[in-house]
Formats: sequence, structure tokens, C-alpha cells
Amino acid sequence: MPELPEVETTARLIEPHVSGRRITGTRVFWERTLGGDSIRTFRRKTTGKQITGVRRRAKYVVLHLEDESALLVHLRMSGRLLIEPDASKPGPYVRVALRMDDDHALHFLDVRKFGRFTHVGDPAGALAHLGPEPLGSAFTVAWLRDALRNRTRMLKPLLLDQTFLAGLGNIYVDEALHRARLHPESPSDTVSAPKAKALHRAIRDILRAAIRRQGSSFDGFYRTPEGQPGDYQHEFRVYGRAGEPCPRCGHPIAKFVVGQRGTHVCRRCQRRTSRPRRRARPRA
DNA sequence: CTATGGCCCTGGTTGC
DNA sequence: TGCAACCAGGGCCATA
Repeated sequence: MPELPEVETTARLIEPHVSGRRITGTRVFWERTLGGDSIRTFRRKTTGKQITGVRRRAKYVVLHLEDESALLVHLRMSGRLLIEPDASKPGPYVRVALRMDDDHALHFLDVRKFGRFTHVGDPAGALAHLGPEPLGSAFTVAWLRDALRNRTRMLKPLLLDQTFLAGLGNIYVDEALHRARLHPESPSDTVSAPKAKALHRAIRDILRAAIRRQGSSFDGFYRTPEGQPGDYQHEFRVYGRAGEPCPRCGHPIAKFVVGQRGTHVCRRCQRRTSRPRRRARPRA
């Protein structure tokens, strides 16, 4: 599923095709993709506007418009952005199509309709609830160590919480926890300082490597805007490898559910830690 | 603050 | 073989 590396790749690849272009026409084929606006309202807000820049924040592709508003694109499960010749008629799963002033169009495809293509007047405000970027300067070892210590949730749900840290999804969390030898169900405040450091490094290394490989493709959904699959799935150590030997120790990879998410661990490498039991009161 | 569960969706997989 | 039930999955919302 598209997570930070896939969204980053998408943003980078569409940027040269849409930055500086003007939107000359908007078509919407599934209204709920707009996340609240009616088709009429959305068309009014976007048609004629110039796209001044493309960025990524968390798992959003942000298309900045000339009037300081923006389009927030969230790929969710199955969304994709494509650059198409304007003449081409939208394929079966296209939910939104923006015609550009250079005879190309930006298509938002989304089989499962979970994705969003939303216009917001104040992008900074709309994104303000998100946690730090894992590859940004605010995400330091010290920040992570302290942030983990100040919470009590299980590690995996916490790392998936976009208001805690922005951009990780199910795949890269499983990979990072395995790399750092941490158990997804360990309470975050039981993570030692050295482990926090290892987790910090694992997250950054994995995300950077995945971006270098243009993300991960394994279920027929994610492709770059150029139609190419990513390559990072070949580097998975635990995700989707239930029953296979752990690449580090050979112990079979286990799969179970944590916080309603399929979760992959090596039970030998990743030992669950728990909070010290309340000491029983010595009685008389 | 944390945990749980439902909802949104569809195509692919599983079970009978 | 055919068909229905089931499942994955990110974010959001309601509830406890």
C-alpha cells in the first residue's frame, strides 16, 4: 500500500508534469473522492488555477495552487496518480481528472475508492495535526526516545498513528520493528534508549532505501506515475513472509493481528517487553 | 490518554 | 465448477 516512499516517488515523478501548469478543466467521476465538496464546488475552486508546486507531507501529495489553497491527494489503499495525454479517455477506475494547459491531464485512479482528492483553503492548517516527518530534522533520536517514553501504547499502533509520526504504514512499521529487534506489542515506554536509537536508525534507513527503489509493489496496486512497479518488496525481511525463515536467525516468521493489522515478526529476534509488574505489597 | 470496533470499498482468495 | 462469504487496509468516528 502506498506509504511514505510510494507517495514520495509519486510526488517526485508528477512534479515536472504539473508544476507551473494551469488547470483548464476538471472532471469528477466519483464525488466522495472529493472528501466533502460537491462536484460543482470543487470545479469552481480548481478550474483555471495554476499549480505552483508539488510536495509530499506524510502520505499526502500536496498540489499547491496559486491562491495559497491546495489539493491534498491521499492514495490510501489503491490510489494512483498518472499523467495522461489529454485526448485519452479516462480508464475504468479514474475518479478525478484534471486537464492541464499543455494538453496533458492528471488522472487519479482508485479501484477501492478509499483515496481522497480534496481541495483545502489552508493546507498548513489541514495538515497541522500530523506528527513529524521521519526523514525531517525534527525526527531525532532524542525526540523519539522521549516521545516513546511519554506514551504507553503498544509500539506498532503508535508508529502507525499519523499524529505521532507521519508517513509510516503497515509494511514499513513491520520492517522497521524487525530491523530494530522490537516487538510490535511492547509498550512504548518499555523501549530502552539504545533500542530507541536502533528504531530511529531503522526507520530512516528503510524509508530512504525504499525511496531509492521507488517504493514497494507486490499486490498489483502500487505503480509509479510512469507505470513502473517499485523494487523495495525484494528487500522485505518479514512483511508477507509468514512461515519463511527470518533472514537474521532462521526462525520462522510469524503472522498475527495487532490493532487490526496483519503483523509479521520473528519471535526469536523480537522479544516482547512488558512493564514491570506492580510489586505485591508485602503483607504483615 | 488508550483501546476497540464499525465504516468506507472492491477485487481477489477461500470454502463448500 | 460456481458462487457466496470473507478479507485487506488507512483514516476517521463513536464508544467505553
